[in-house]
Order: sequence, then C-alpha cells, then structure tokens
Amino acid sequence: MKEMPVKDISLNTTFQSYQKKFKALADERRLQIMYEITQAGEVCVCDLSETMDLPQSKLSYHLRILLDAQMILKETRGTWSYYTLNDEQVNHILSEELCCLFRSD
Amino acid sequence: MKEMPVKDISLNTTFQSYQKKFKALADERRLQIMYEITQAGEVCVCDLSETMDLPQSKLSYHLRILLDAQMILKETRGTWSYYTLNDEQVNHILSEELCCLFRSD
DNA sequence: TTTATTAATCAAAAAAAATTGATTAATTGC
DNA sequence: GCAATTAATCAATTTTTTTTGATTAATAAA
Repeated sequence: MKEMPVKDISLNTTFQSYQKKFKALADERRLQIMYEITQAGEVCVCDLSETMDLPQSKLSYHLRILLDAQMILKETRGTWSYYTLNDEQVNHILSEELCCLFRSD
Repeated sequence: MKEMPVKDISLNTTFQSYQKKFKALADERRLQIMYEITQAGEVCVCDLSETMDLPQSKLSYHLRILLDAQMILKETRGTWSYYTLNDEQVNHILSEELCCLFRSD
C-alpha cells in the first residue's frame, strides 16, 4: 500500500474540484452561454434557445454542467427556470481581466 | 446566409482560444503536473514520470496539451526536454488566489 | 378539462479525448 | 561503433463527452 502525505491528499482534493470547474469552462458554447447570461442579467432556457440558436435539450445539458460546477445559479418560477451568473465563484476562479468578459457593469 | 456583427465574431474567436486553455486546465493530472513544475522550477519528462508515477508516453501527451495551450514552456537541451510554467499566461487566466497554487515563492 | 408551453431527463448514436504499448529518432557515454 | 537513455509520435482501444430526438412532468392559458 502506498503512503501519501496529508498535504498531497488535500492538494489532490483541491485539484479535483478545480478540474470540474475548468471542465465546465472548457467549451466555447458554454462560455457564450455565460456571456449571454451576463448581458441579459437573467435568462430562461427558451430565451437562450432563441438567441443562441440551440435546441432546448442541448441547452439544458450545458446549463446543468455549468450549474454543477457552480458557475451559474438557477431559480425556478412557475414553469420557467431563470439562470444567473455565480459572480462569487467566477471571480474566485478567473483573473480580473477574464472576469470582465462576464461582468455587466 | 446568417449575418453576424463584427463584435460577436471577435468574441467568438476569444471564446475559442479560452476554450483551448480551459480544456488544458480541465484535468486533475495536468493540474498536478503544473504544480510539480512549479515546485521544481524546471522538470524533464523522466523526472515527472518518477514523481507522478506515470508512463512516459502519457506524460508526453499531457505535456503537449499544456504546451499547445501555452500554459507551459519547453526547452530542449541534448536528449532532455525541460518544461517550465508559463507564468505570464497562467497569471493572465487565473485569479490571484488560484495562481498561488502555481507560484514557487 | 383540454391544449400549449417550459424545461428536465433519458437512451442511443456520434464525436472527442485519453490510455496503452510499440516504434522512431536523437543524443550520450562507453 | 554500440548500447543505453530520453522523449516524441503513432495506431488501436477504451473512456468520456456531446448530440439527437423522444418522453415526462409541471405549470399556464383557453
């Protein structure tokens, strides 16, 4: 059995969680989705489906990946699901320069 | 034929280049490789192969992905290839907090 | 109640990425 | 020259991710 220092175990856990977030960001379409959400402030799937010209199921799939990685937030009102950017997380991960892409002000 | 504003075209190009960089970062093993490089300052494939317990071909593959995404730099001296972190690019992409993981001082 | 809208999920297929083991090429040391 | 070392690349396989079209469930509107 292989020994492993505590420091390395916690580092591995850290890398695992970042892997998930970077995977979510590692897609041109998902970056566009984040940008659209930033511009609109809040969007539902059907809005995105129009502006991005993508079928609903594809959007739901990509939104789920962004949601699981905590890059966006979801609030359901009635039949609609409204998505917003998770600014805190985005700022935590990305450089100042990059964050600007996903900032409305 | 679909029209597309100039702004959106250049944004798409931007997202494309970031997709590549995030893809490179979207792997636990590659993040570990970057960490090892940071710690050692400079490493060759055979060093990494030992410290990370990975076969040479696998390492060459992952190093190439990091290199293509410009997250690391390569310098060949004799039979050896020495890899270093591309601090400039890493700092450009990642938050202060995250960069610390890949900083030796 | 019936019909339409919204969006999540599912299963199958397609596409992309990673692993594996081997080959190749260049360099070093004897 | 010859053997050993280093590392890139290749082809085949495996694994993972994405796409696609359909189904489901919930809400809203007529």
